[in-house]
Amino acid sequence: MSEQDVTGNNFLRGIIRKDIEEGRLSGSLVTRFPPEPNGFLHIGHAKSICLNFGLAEHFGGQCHLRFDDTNPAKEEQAYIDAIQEDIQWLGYQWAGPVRYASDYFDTLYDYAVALINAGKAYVCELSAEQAREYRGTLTEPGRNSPFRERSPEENLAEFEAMRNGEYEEGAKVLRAKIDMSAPNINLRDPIIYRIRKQTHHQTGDKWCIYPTYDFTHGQSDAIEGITHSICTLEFEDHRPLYEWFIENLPVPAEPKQYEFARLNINYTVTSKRKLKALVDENIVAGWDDPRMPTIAGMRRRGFTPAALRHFCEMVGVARSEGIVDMAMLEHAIRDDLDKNAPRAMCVMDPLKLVIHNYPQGQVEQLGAPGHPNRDDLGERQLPFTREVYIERDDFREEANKKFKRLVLGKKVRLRNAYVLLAEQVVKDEQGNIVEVHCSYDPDTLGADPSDGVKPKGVIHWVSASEGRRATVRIYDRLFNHASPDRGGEDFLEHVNPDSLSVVEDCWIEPGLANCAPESRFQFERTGYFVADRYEHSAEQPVFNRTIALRDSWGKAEA
RNA sequence: UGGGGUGUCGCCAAGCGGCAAGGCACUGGGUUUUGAUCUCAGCAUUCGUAGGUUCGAAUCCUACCACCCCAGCCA
Repeated sequence: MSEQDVTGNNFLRGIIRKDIEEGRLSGSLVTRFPPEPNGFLHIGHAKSICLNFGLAEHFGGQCHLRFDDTNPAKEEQAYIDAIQEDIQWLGYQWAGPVRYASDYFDTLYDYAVALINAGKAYVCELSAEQAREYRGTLTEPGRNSPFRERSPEENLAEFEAMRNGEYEEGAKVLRAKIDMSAPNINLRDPIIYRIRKQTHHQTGDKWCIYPTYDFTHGQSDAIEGITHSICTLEFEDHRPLYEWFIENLPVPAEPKQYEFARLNINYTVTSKRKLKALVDENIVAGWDDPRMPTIAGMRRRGFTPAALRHFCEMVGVARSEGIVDMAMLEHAIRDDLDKNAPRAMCVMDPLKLVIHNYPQGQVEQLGAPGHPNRDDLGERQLPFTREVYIERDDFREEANKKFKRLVLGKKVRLRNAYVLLAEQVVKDEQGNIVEVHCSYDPDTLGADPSDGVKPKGVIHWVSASEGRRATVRIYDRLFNHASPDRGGEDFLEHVNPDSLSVVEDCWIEPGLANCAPESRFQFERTGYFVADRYEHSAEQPVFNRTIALRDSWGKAEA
């Protein structure tokens, strides 16, 4: 077992290992990832994807992609397309074709008929409201429906009439006949087919009755030969029902359901309903807005598939519910990008430096490493000129010795370039610093000053004449509350009003403008950035900040 | 007051009767042309609580407490 296997170990691997050892697995392991196409996939789904595909990979089995499309009212083809793209972007490929629960509607219908013939299902005409009443409560048993004892013949005719569109939506349903006094409410004659006069994105108008999740999921698993059907904890109460159908229907296999705790992360929400609300209320620009915890959003934000996979591994798989610290996700992406992102320089709040002893008009190409400790990332050329921009925040007229940047009368090193001495400050009538006049030491390229005094600080810069303009979008957490969806309050009240700030007048080193969309960089001393997937161009460069660099100084200052 | 779950460091999470892994966060030292990275060190005498069994318990038993899920013709 490799080291990665050890960290990726979890109770499900233990169960499967045991199933293999004790001969319960006739063939190989088959899992499935079963999204409903009613929204984009989010980080919580990423955990499930990594788990299901990861398990299959680990045990040499396979993982299917099956859309759980039993509710045409909420589903769309656009989501189906986006979901497939997300899974593949994460680095996984499902075995065989894309599958749909709707592929099995005919079989499911036959199963329903079989249940009716066995006297284990009946058509019920109770209204939704009546059905709720008859169901009882958590503490009181339910009562039998007055339609419970219809004959199989009558039920068959009724069910067929339902299928033929002879009844209105809600008029009748097909129910499994189990036990109205079961302490588990899911067993109180659950509804297994309902009338929905809706066009389905896969089956068109072939059906006007659709099976419910409970009647669909386990049977679909059985049809596909899924061996381990892994879902989240809230389906635990459905397991007895899942098993009941498997036992009472002529299914070709006996899959087993296992549950794990879903992923929660603080300062965000992981619920399709809430994410959809953010989109519908125009709080974000869409499902793939870089602030969204969707896979597409994180991709646009600059996350890498590897970071997401590593994060899922770090978080682990267990049955106890918790809330993972956003810092863990941030660590995962910083860790990847630090190792792999080429370095570059970008000044976001420019202050002009005039180096009076540097020749006017001269442009000198300085070589700089693409990465401080990865020669394979090559070298880039930085044009150096008499006037350069630095961050306004990197200059002070006076400061204590803890300030390791440019101070009037003191020296600082320009990253990958020369050591500079700040000699004079030029201000406007309001007293704002307009520019700083400096002198440079020509002997300090790749060398310490001859006086042996090494400058304390190193700051980034961009040539004023050779640099390029760029737009940078700074993203912050979408919510300013650790648990935005806790309590009765409306989670939208906790949206961070400053989650996005657009900085138009940034200066980037010239070579950066030509990068391809989705190229990732570390802007030195600042953070990790990605060229926007859709809006970046060489003419108008646009970068999204994925995540800031860790900043112990900023922390100490605050 | 029904049923199903879960409780191990600030946050995840191993552990399955023999003397509490790891990661994140945090704190302190070192290296550094990124206040980054890297690196070294520190960080649960204690495992929801209370009893009990045992030479020995986070691991077994009992009771209690807390939190989560279930009353969609959603998944």
